[in-house]
Amino acid sequence: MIYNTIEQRLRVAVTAVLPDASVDSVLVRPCPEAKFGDYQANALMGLAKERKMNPRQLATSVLEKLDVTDLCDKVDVAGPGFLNFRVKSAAMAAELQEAMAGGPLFLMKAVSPRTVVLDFSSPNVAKPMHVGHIRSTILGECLARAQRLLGHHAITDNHIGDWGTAFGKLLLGWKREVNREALQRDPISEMERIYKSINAACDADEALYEQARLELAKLQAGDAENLAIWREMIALSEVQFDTIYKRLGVKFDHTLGESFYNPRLPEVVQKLVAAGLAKESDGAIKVFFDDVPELKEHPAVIQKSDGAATYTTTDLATLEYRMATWSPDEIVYVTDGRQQQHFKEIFTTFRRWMPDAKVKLTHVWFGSILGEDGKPFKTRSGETVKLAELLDEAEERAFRVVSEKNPTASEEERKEIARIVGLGAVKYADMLPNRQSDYVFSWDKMLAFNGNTAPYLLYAYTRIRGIFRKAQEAGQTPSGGKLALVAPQEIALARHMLNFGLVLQAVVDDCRPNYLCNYLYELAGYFTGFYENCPVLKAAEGVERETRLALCMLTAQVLRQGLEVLGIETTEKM
RNA sequence: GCGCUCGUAGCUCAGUUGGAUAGAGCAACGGAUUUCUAAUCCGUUGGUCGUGGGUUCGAAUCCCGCCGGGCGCACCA
Repeated sequence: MIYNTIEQRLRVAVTAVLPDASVDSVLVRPCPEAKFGDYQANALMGLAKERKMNPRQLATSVLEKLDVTDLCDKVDVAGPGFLNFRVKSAAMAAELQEAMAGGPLFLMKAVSPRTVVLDFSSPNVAKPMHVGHIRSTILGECLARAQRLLGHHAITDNHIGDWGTAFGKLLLGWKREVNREALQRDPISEMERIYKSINAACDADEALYEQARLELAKLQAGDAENLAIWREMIALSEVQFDTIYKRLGVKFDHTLGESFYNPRLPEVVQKLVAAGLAKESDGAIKVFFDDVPELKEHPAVIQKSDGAATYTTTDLATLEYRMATWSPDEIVYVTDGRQQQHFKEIFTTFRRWMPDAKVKLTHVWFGSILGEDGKPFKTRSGETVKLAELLDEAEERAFRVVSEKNPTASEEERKEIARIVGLGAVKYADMLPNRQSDYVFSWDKMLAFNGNTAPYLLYAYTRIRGIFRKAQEAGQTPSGGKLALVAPQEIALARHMLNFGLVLQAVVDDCRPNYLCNYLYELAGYFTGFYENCPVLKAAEGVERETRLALCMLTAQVLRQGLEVLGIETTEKM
């Protein structure tokens, strides 16, 4: 480990005077209130409990031996046994100076990088992407970006739904009623129309349903005509996926859909049976979970009585493939919370199947998006909201606001600002709530300039950039000279910036981008306090101006970097 | 019925996993502008953290009961 942040150096210092404590067990974190100090070690409480010591006494004895005079003005024992560190402003200034000189932006790159596979988005072929895909897509992309920024190896894999029983109906419907003109004009809508039509027809007519099953069987047996139609449906869908991902700034390293694993499924079933993990029951093959209370009543079917596999089988095959191909340290699945039970089954089965595998399996689940009425988010006519249309509306609404606030800018410029603000607003609104809670989708809230929103943060960024445009005109650019933090607003801003890496680490550890959202909002708040009280170009000169220019520059960098992790672009002007 | 999950200010929500006096935004009211971009800022009002017990130095957070939402319980994915 390389300890290059203040908080890390404090951890090392405290650990050094604690016999047989590891650095990992001594957490130092930002103080809850600035008036107490800058950093706080409160893990001593836990250690005291383990050792049956009085926590205040332990803290006092640590303090007696502790040598942090190079970093701190003073260290206090407070409350029931916290150690509060007041960091020297010179030590903070030194950190800023290092970052100004091109050092890492208040974060540590991982010394031993982990390989993390992220499975997210997973849209279905022949169907439009809708709001239901946005959280998975945006959360997954953000987690991948955060992992990479911290130096880890993130592998993104889009497990698209390109196989399964729906294709029997789709093939039958396609053969009966495909409209080539409509298909050319808007392939997704035409395929959606076909599916809805044939689905209704199958519900009404048992014989048709049987025909659909035959079409599926033919596809699975490798029938040339059905394969060709199936491939065409995939190709048409991929055009849609690519368009949306490009708009959202999302990239996948791999797109290995369900069909990719199809040839492996019989073998997976065989292996599970051979290992004694699955057994025949009512003509099907199932995995039982008698020792897992919440799964006891629900064995997982891995082969239906008609011989076909299920998505449980596919997911197990996928897991096996990912282990063999990438040997990841962790696999993260980003899906709706309604699939919790499914993933519990998958993970439980996998652990029995490969008990020696050290991989961490994480189901990162999220809640639903609700309309203003508190019910699942739908259009006025009750349809699911299509993602492409949602993004269009975001840009249109942002364009109206940009045009109102900034009527003199060219239409082209306003369009570009509206694109960044509109898409940013949607993404930010999606990542701001705790992912496990449902949230109410509100255009007015996400596009507001007050409060914790993307437009607010983007505006804060443009204000800083405005200072630099002025500074450049006046020939006042940062020279890399010595810095000194004096005003309380300068110190508060600097202190908060130093915590950027800690927050990113928390985002990665808990898979919660909302920590980063709140951090950036607070950063903007501290910057505002600084901006209102500390003139940069007007009154300041010498070291004072140099320091303030550096604070502006670094705040802008952290804001831009943080927004980039969230998948949000920045703009120079609004 | 079983399981998962949630209940925090009038509204929408944070609360980094057990830490100090529970925080924002909106709404309401009162202020600040010939600006470093007012798409801004400052202030005031507002809470028995659903409820009753328990665990301990310490609970919104952990455990148990109850009340009330949401979701899941297919040989669909």
